[in-house]
Order: sequence, then C-alpha cells, then structure tokens
Amino acid sequence: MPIRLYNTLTQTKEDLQTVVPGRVGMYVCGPTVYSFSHIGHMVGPVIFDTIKRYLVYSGYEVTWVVNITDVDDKLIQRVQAEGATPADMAARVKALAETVTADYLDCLKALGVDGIDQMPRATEHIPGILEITQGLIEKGNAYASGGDVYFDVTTDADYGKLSHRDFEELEAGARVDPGDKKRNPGDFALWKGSKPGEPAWDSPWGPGRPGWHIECSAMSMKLLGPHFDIHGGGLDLVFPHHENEVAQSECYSGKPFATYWLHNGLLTKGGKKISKSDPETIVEMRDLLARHQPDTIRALLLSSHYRRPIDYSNDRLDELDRALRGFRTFFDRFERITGQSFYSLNASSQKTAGAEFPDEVSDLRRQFLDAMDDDFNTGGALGVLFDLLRVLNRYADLQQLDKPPVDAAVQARFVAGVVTLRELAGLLGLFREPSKSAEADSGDRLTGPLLDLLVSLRTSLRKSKNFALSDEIRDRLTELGVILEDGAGGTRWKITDR
RNA sequence: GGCGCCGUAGCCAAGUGGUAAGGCAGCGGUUUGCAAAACCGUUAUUCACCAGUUCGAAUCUGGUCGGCGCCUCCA
Repeated sequence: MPIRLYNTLTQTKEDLQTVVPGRVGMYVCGPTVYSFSHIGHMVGPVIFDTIKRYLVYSGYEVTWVVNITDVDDKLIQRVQAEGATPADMAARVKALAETVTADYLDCLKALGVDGIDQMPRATEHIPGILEITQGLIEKGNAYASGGDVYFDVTTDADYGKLSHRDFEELEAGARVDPGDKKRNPGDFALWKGSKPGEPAWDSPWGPGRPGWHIECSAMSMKLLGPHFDIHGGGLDLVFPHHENEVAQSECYSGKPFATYWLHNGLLTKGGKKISKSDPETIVEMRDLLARHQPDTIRALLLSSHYRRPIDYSNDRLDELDRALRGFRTFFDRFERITGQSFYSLNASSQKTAGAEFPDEVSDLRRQFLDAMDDDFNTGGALGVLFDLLRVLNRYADLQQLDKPPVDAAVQARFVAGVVTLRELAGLLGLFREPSKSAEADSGDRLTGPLLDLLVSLRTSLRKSKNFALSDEIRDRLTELGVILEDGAGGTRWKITDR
C-alpha cells in the first residue's frame, strides 16, 4: 500500500510520488525567533518528525529542512520595546535571536525531535535572497519602490492557487494604505529598506533586510532544489505566507515548487487559538516540560489526526499521563522477566530472539502501518499501540512469565512481540528512553536503599500477619508518591511520575 | 461577505459505502491477607438534525442548526 497524503494544493489525498525516486525533500517553516517557544510551536516539528521517521522506515532517504527566521520586524520591535538604541540595535537583535533559538532547540530535543537535517538561518542566506529578488525584477514580477522591492501579484496568473482564493476579490477586499509604495494592495515585500540602526545588508536598492516570505524560498530552493516534495507548516501559514512563497518561487525558477503541501492544525486552549496576541492562551514549553513527561506532550500532539485542531488542557495531559503509565509499568515488567531493558531493544533484538511474531502481534503491526500509510494517521496508530500493550500483558499473564522458570521458546516469542512494540512506538518517537523522574530517582544515593529497607521490614510484618502496620506503611508511602506492589516475586516500589 | 475545517459514549478520539478501534473516567469479575498492577466483561441498536441516493450510509448528495480557523502578525 502506497503512502497517501492530503495535499492542501489539490485538496485531495494523493499517493506519494517523489521528484527523485526513493528520496524525499521536506521543508517545514520554523519559528521567527523573537519570543520563547510555546506548545503551539511544537506541533509542526513533532508531526513532521514523525512523518520523517515513517518515511525513513518506509525506505525513503529523507532530507528535512527547518528554517530559523532570525531577522524580522518582530525582532526589531521587541528590542526597541526593551529600549534598544540605533547604536546597539543590530547587536541586540542578534543576541535575542540566539537566546530564543537556543530555547527552541532545547524544546525540540526534549520532545525527541531529532530528525532535522539542516536548520538554515535567514541571515546566512542574504545572497540567495538578493539573487531571487533581482531575478524577479528582471523577469518583470517585482519592482523597486522607495528603497523596498515588491512582488507584483498581478503578474502571476496562478496567484491564489494554494489558498484557493480569488485574486480579484482579494484585491477588492484589501485595504489600501494611503501613500503606499505598492502598485497593488496584494503585493508583498521581497526586500525592505531599513531605517538607521536596524539590521541591514547592502543591496542594489540600498541597505535593507529580507521581507517575510522570501527567506523560505531562498533556503528551500538552495538546500532542496527548485522542485522538492513536501512543504509543511501550520494551517495559519497557508495565506499569505505559503501562497507568496509559491508565487515568488515558481515565477523565479519557472518550475513547480513543492509537490505536496501539508498543513497541521492549530492548538487551542479553551477552544481559542493559541496566539501571541492573546497572552491568556500562551503555554510556554519551559513551564510545560517542568510539569509533564515529554512523552505525554508528544502523545498529545499525536493523539489525533495532524490536520485537526487540538484543544490543550492540563486535564488532558494528566489523562494522557495516566494512559502512558501503563506502558512504563509494562517496561518494568518486561525487564524483570527477561533481564533486559526495553530501552535497549532494537531491530536486531528480533533476530537474537529468534522467534516468530505471534499472529496477533503481526496483525496489529499491519494495522499500525496501514494507519500511518493513510495520511499519517497517528491517532489510529497510537490506538494500535494500546492494543499491542494489552496483547503482550495478556500473554505474560497467561504464560505466567512473572514466575520462573520460564520456557525459553515462550519467552522468545514474548521478546519478539515486545520488539515490535519498541519498533512501532519508536516510529511515533515515544518511549525512546526511561522517563526523566525514574532516572533522577534511581540516581539518588539514599532513596533506593532506604525504600528497600522499609520494604524488607514491611515484608517481615506481613509474614507475621501484622497487616495493620504493614498497610499503614504502604498508605503513608503512597501519600509520599511511592507505590508498593506486592506481587508474586515479592514487593516492588515505584516512585510515581511527578 | 469570501475560502476552508469540524460536530462519533460522561470526556478525548480512530473509522470516509458493508454493519461503531483505542484511551481516560465508571461499574462487575479474576487475582490479592487487603490493595496495587495486570487480565476478562460491561458502558453509543447508534455517529448534531432533516431529506435524498443505495441492497446497504457515521461514511456519498442537498439542506438546517451549532462550534472553529484563515482573509492582519502567528506554528
């Protein structure tokens, strides 16, 4: 079954057919780095990271580019608001960009977004931007006007094809600023002349900086070629950003730009879109990562289809925390049974195990892959993961794997099934390493030994049927966030995740 | 006003022509000294509403109602 994906350009689901067989070039619009990342900034990266994992798994060689827009009006406004003067403005813009970029990279890393191959900065691609701007002027698609350069939308017959807007109506509906340097209201800046002190580069039209859309055209075409496969971004970027990107890129190169346009839905909070202009809705990643497991946040973003909006709430994350806990509990169980860590499993563990997949497991594997083939249906795929978990727990129950001795062949089948879970969860970027708090707790010098001591004393109490006291110990530990489980192989303790 | 999306159980959510995945919460059971964990069963005769197409519709068509996004910076 081929991979199918919904294309905003054609408004239909299409089979993936790449420009170069076996290769995928993918460009996703990254942030303008003027303020710290909020959860909305993570939707695209997590989705497209997952898409890349799946494409690679499916045999494609993928090059994924995410840009950083590090010069823009918003950065300038921000440092001006903070009291920048013409003398230090350029330096402060640079410093702000670096600080915010570092924060963005930290957030990506925390959420397991590690598939980005290149992260070009707009300021590193000024020559390419000037080249395209010049080229568009020469072809008659752009014009210089008062130190700025604008793209003339009336020269592009296809203008509006991505966002499916009628150009004439757009004209009629747009407001015209008095004294505007534009010929048409819909024209947009390729180059903006700068005021004294603002970050500026020399150009044939005087000192200035790139317009908002041009850097994406310059960087994507430079790194992926004029015609590449997938262009992604938030639904809110379709117009005007992506529309303008298509227009200027195709007019410049004379070739089709991206084949497939994938747009992710926007995050809402309380039903309202998360937006910088509405501070109530902002949920900064730094705060979120302090309260929840990264896997939980990632699972939230993958829990429904990527084009649908996701309503963020703390309750929702708490609910998902509980849901994912079952997996972590199972991983501990797996380690007790087999002596190997779930997190150390990989594809070759399958060969080592030397066992066939149980039918049930291979059926679920097929279901998972079918869901992913169908426009990257991560919500459906995640559901299959829960099915798989249940199958594996049931197998361990029925075969009494917790009570040695265990038949080697039976255990090998079990391992084979768990390797599949590891493999599929990895495609979603989930459970790639032990949870943070579990790691922190086991690193503590005293906590473990003290709990072992308490458990050992309590075991003596239970042997002498002193249940009142042993239950009190368990209850009070629970209050402290330590769960005791009296199982077949003795009592285990576990510190709850936050 | 134009373009587009959505409405599936108490909540979240998959399913786009063949008779309703999964998660959370709840209830009953197995297990347990009691719990926890795990497993089993159970919770929508029905997919906002109305009409139509069809042997058959949550899925297709038309209409109604409700929620949202874009058209201005936004991931």
